[in-house]
Amino acid sequence: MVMDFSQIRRNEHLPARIASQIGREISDGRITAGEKLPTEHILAKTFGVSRSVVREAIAQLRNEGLVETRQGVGAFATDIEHRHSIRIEQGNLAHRASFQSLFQLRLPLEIEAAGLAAVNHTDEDLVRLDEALEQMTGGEKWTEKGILADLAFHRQIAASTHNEYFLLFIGFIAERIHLAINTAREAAVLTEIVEVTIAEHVAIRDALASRDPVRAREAMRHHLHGAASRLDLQLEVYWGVGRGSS
Amino acid sequence: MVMDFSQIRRNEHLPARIASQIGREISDGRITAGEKLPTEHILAKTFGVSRSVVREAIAQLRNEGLVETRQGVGAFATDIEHRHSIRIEQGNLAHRASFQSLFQLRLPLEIEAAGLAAVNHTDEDLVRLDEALEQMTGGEKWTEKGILADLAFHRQIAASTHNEYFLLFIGFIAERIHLAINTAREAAVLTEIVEVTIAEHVAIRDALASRDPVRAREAMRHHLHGAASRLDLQLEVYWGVGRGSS
DNA sequence: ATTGTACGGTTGTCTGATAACCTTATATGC
DNA sequence: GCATATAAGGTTATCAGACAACCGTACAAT
Repeated sequence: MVMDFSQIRRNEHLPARIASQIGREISDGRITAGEKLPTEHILAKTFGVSRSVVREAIAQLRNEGLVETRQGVGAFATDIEHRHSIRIEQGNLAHRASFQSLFQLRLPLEIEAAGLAAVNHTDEDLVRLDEALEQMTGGEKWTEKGILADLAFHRQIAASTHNEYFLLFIGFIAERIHLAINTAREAAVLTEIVEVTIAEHVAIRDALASRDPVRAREAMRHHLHGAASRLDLQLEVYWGVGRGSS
Repeated sequence: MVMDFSQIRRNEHLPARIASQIGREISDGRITAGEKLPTEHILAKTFGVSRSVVREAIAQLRNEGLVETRQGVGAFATDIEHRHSIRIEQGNLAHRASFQSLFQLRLPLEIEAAGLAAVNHTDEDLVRLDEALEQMTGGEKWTEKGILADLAFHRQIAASTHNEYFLLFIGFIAERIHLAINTAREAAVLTEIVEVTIAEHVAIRDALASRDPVRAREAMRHHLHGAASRLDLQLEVYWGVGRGSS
């Protein structure tokens, strides 16, 4: 029997709070692109903290690409298109619409990756793929470990493209999606359909091994659409018949 | 007083270099996941900088999700798959192979986006698309402004999907690619083929307006492959004939 | 065995100072 | 008059040292 003290609001990292506050000023347009921010001294006075905290906050914004600093001049808000990092707040994915959108983005990426992997994979890639499959089939079926194995499977396919960016982006997106599913904990119904999932994975693996990109793409598409419907997602669908993207 | 040049060369942004150095220690596995980093004092001594710089470096790693810090305890390396932001160093794209890889990632994303935009765009989206087109055709042909208009065109297509993540990712990738092209400055030859590019853009726009996702996908694919060959890129190609991804 | 407490270590924040750098204005030389 | 050199002031970058907040552990007290 545990009391729920989860609503206690911990003191949460001063610089982060100030950074998000300044960031909101920029996002909401109260500070337009190219405009100079107040000096660190003034910001420190304004927020009632020391300059160190302000500096750390600005450093965070700089890392996210929202501002640029020039020594001896000041800090400037940059254009949104200018930022050199992508970040997704996990909280956003709690909304179903946002979750669907990310899943829809995942579709073309993974399908294309399957096609590329069919062409580019090495024998070693296949071995690793089989290892991930084994971890799913053997032992605990859909525990934490099974989910990790599922993630590893998709990551390994991305890696088999031998295109660093496919691995980077797919790994990132798949991780976010799996995390969102995990926190939502609708996993209760998932235990019974794990067999289907495994079968679909095997189909993808076999298509890869045969070095048939069309079959690999089709298998991945089938798998993802199956996963989507299992999650009760309604994805944009059009019944076009087009060639593969390459 | 001791002269000591064996430490860190201070040409540009000290914390960033130290952050990447520590980050490499983690990525290369010299510091395994969950392991505790040296204390800030020790790190400061090790790198020959002040604690402020080390703190800023660790703050950066924390933003990238590579480490977690607990007050009174220390900083700990986290799992790689745990990071909640994607970043691409612009320097990487100077290598042709890396540039090609990113362009290849762009293909399925933009093609899918064209198909979705054909279905989901509003009248207002079309107006904005035409504005971007006008900026390309009118006035200066392939100056800085023309390139920006090209970027705006592709961003507007992504926006027309009304899927926030397509806009986020495509905008990010297209920006990186355009920046890399810009710095490479092979733009000399581009002036003469701008007419072709504009024609391809118009074709995409018309396909969108007709709300025909298949035609839109095909037009985008044709455009991107044309752009790739103009940049002398050799993309992975397989002649599969598959259905659209949705 | 549980609770209370003191202690050392670590990160978080503050304060003040110095160095490096940029912009602008002024002075200087031609 | 004009271009260049120099000085001045402001801003960020870095440094140094201190204290506060917090954690884990060891040990004493009950």
